[in-house]
Amino acid sequence: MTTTAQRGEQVRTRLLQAATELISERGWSAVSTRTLAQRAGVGPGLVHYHFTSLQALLTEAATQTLHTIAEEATAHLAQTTPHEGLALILGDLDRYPGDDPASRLVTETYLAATRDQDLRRAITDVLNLLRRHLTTWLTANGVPSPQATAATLAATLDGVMLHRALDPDLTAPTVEPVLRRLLTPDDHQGAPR
Amino acid sequence: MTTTAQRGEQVRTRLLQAATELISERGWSAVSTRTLAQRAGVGPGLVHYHFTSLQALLTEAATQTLHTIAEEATAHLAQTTPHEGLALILGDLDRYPGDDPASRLVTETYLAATRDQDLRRAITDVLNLLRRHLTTWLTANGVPSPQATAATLAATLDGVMLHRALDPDLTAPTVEPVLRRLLTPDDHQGAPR
DNA sequence: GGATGCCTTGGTCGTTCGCCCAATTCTGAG
DNA sequence: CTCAGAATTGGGCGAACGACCAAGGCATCC
Repeated sequence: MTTTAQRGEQVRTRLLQAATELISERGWSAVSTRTLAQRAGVGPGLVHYHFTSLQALLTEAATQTLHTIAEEATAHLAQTTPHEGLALILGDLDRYPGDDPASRLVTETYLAATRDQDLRRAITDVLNLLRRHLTTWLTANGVPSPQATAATLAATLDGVMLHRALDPDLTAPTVEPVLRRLLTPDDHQGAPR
Repeated sequence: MTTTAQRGEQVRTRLLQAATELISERGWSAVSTRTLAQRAGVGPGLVHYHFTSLQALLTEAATQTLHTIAEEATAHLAQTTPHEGLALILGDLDRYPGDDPASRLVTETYLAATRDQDLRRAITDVLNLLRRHLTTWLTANGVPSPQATAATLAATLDGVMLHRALDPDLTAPTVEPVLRRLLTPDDHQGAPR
């Protein structure tokens, strides 16, 4: 029971937690070592003791948090039909208020990933994990072209998160019925081609 | 023909242009007055001569650019069927490479809008304009619940932009067939409820 | 009980930030 | 030709930035 080493690990965890909060609140490139240390309740020098750089800290915090979100979102999908599962996912999404920290963190991380190779690799892995879970679920339910559908659905969910930051009314009751049969007019119209 | 006043207006325009470029390249909160002036080829002091603050400059540049994008995306939609129009929009989206400046600008602006009231109002106006155009188009084509569909479609398009920054393969050929009948399993399955 | 690590503190270094302003250049009106 | 005024320059202000480091705890092992 090495108390000192445990405390060190606690500080590391608190720094990661503070990073996820501050990325959401201020934006990726506006997180500084000093505000980070203050939020975590530690000295400014500890940031560069536990992590090689500020970017490394942010990358680890964001990757970890996004991984958790992706797993939670798809955790209970296995035994549901597409419509049930859709309601489940959108319900989870609605638990967050309009400008919630988690949504902003996702978007901030996506943007930062386009400018940082290490982060990009890490986030692409998480995105592929999410897509794989969705694909498995859709395949088991006989949805056509499950891979493309999973990729599009993942993009739509993130898009809804993004737009909800501007329009809090974009919740499940609005989105759910649309996602069931998006852009499919009544059949008597006679689709072209 | 006041040459000096015209030159002043040109500098203002160049500053706005430089702002849109730098927001995409470095991110909203990483644009500084000095890099901005250097990109525009003018002295650092001119930023605060033509604009009241750096934020005001960025807000004006982003709002103006997003307005243009929204108008262009919906310009030729009027006389198309939903499937034709969808192909048109997605084709426009594909003209940009994976990590194109326009996409990043949109996302950067959305995020910045959650932290700046003035920007938020301006961007909400643009988003509502885009939704209104889509709603009109969908209504004319008999698509059910056109308002909700327009809101969801707008979110999906932005989500695709966001994901394409990480996955350049998420292009029209992948997305288009899915958006036609999203999440609708073959009818012989017997949808619940 | 002294020595050996890990953890933590608090400060310094050089750089860059947004904003401001005195001084200078230039131009169109009288 | 003169001059008022708009446009522009370049430097200065205090503050905050990322990174770094000497110095000091403090628990754990010989």
